[in-house]
Amino acid sequence: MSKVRVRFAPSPTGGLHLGGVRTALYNYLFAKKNNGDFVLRIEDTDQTRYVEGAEQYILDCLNWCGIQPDEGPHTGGEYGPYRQSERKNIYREYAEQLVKSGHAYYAFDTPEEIESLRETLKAQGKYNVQYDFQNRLNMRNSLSLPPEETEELLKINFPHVIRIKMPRNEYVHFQDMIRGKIEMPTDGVDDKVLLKADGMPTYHLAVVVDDYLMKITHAFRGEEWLPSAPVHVLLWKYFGWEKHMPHWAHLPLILKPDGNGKLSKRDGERLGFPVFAMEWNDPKNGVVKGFKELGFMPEAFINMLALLGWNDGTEQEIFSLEEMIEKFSMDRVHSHGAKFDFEKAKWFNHEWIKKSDVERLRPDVKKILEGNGVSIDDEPKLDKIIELVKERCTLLNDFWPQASFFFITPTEIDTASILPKWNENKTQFFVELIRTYSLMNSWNINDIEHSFKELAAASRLKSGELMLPFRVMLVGGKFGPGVFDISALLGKEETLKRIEHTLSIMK
RNA sequence: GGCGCGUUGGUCAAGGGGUUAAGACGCCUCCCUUUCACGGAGGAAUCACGGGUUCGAAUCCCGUACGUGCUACCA
Repeated sequence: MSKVRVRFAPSPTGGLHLGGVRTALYNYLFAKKNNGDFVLRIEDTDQTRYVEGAEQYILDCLNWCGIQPDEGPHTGGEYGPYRQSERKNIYREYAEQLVKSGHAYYAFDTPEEIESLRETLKAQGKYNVQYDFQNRLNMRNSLSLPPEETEELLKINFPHVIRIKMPRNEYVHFQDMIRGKIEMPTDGVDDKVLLKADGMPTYHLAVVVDDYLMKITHAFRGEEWLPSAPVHVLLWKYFGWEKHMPHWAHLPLILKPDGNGKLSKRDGERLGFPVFAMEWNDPKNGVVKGFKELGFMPEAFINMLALLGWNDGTEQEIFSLEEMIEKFSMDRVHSHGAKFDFEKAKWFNHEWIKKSDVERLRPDVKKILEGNGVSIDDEPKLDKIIELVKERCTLLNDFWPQASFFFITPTEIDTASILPKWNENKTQFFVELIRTYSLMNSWNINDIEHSFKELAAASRLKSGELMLPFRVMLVGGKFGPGVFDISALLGKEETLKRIEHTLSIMK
């Protein structure tokens, strides 16, 4: 059994969306589970769609997700180059080999001619508007033209493509690791272009040539490739590489939450959630935020993604990368698409924040605070704050609204929520509280709480009724961890300052 | 239109001939907490529909409906 080798082969045409990352992830999990190699191959054969920076961006995303390729354009490896544009010269000979063996042919039709073919067919009311066995002999190609003419056209370098000659009335069988046996009629597929007029291969030629040359053993890709799978299987056969053909698996699609269609790059804005892993700065359309910028932890992001279409059969939902590698298996991947649910995605993140320790969270939280103009000089204090606040944070970015009051004295005090039950006795209590606290020479949770309650009892007030006002004074609103925890961390001076401030505006 | 793939609560899903049809998210009620959150208890599907096969079907078969993908010199 040869070493397992899989590849993730994105086109550098824009941001990497959920489906793309999940495909990469499943490839990675499968490879690592089987001690195999995870190859990154850049499929940049369409120069018209090439987008500057997209390749580096893909790499950054994989890196953020923690699924680095073992081989690829930036990592190197013995099967390079890993960019198809840099492999341009190797495809032509393979395409020509197919022409020689009679499985492909030269086609000289101009785009206009093909367009008119379509029009004609449509006008005739034909349903299958394709370049295929039914009409290829009416077109300009090496099958319909006399050999000399083909020769001549090739000699003068007349623009041409090489098309596969799809067999008529045959069935292609292959095994899909998710769907089992698949049988598809060849008639439904047109004579796909293999080599374009510009000399670049299309996906169809490039995948099989590269998968063969790169010794790929398992080919996992989106379900949208299923209809053209017969082309690929046939190609493996025509090249005589059948025994090396990879095992296929066609991954289910990730669908829009509101039905109709697979999740696309545009849905993010429309529905108010990100579809990209990381912020993508599109040269044309501007900046689009990603899961990372929204405050997702990569651990949660890939965990959520993996569970969208796979589970290990138990009730477990939270998995680390290592656990997923251990538990992953392709036959537990679903054969049907799943609607993306942003609420559930956030739940995964919340779970990860709760289970992460301070060491893991500290750098991220620090960055967020610094991004809001707060510099951290007291790390032990920061750690306590993180511990106190993390279960209230669904996204990492929530650390700011949840903890900012520890660093910045709140300017907006939600007095409206305490005013209705406010009275002179309470004012008196807090005036007394200031005096009591001023005299304390230790400042810890127990003492703060004890003094508070003692004074409340002495004032014949319920301490419960006083805690909300106290909280609002310290925090600015009705949220946050225990009041006494907050006060202890804030320090005596700051606590007194905040009580005084609120008292002054309550007058 | 053709061809392919799919269909268990609003969503993600377990379950693959005999189960009270797991669990999670979200929602609702309650408890805990005189904040928010966490945590805890509880509530709501008869498995798209119609036919078979079978003593027995969510589970097997066939149709229909619906969804979704492909139908480019894009991937």
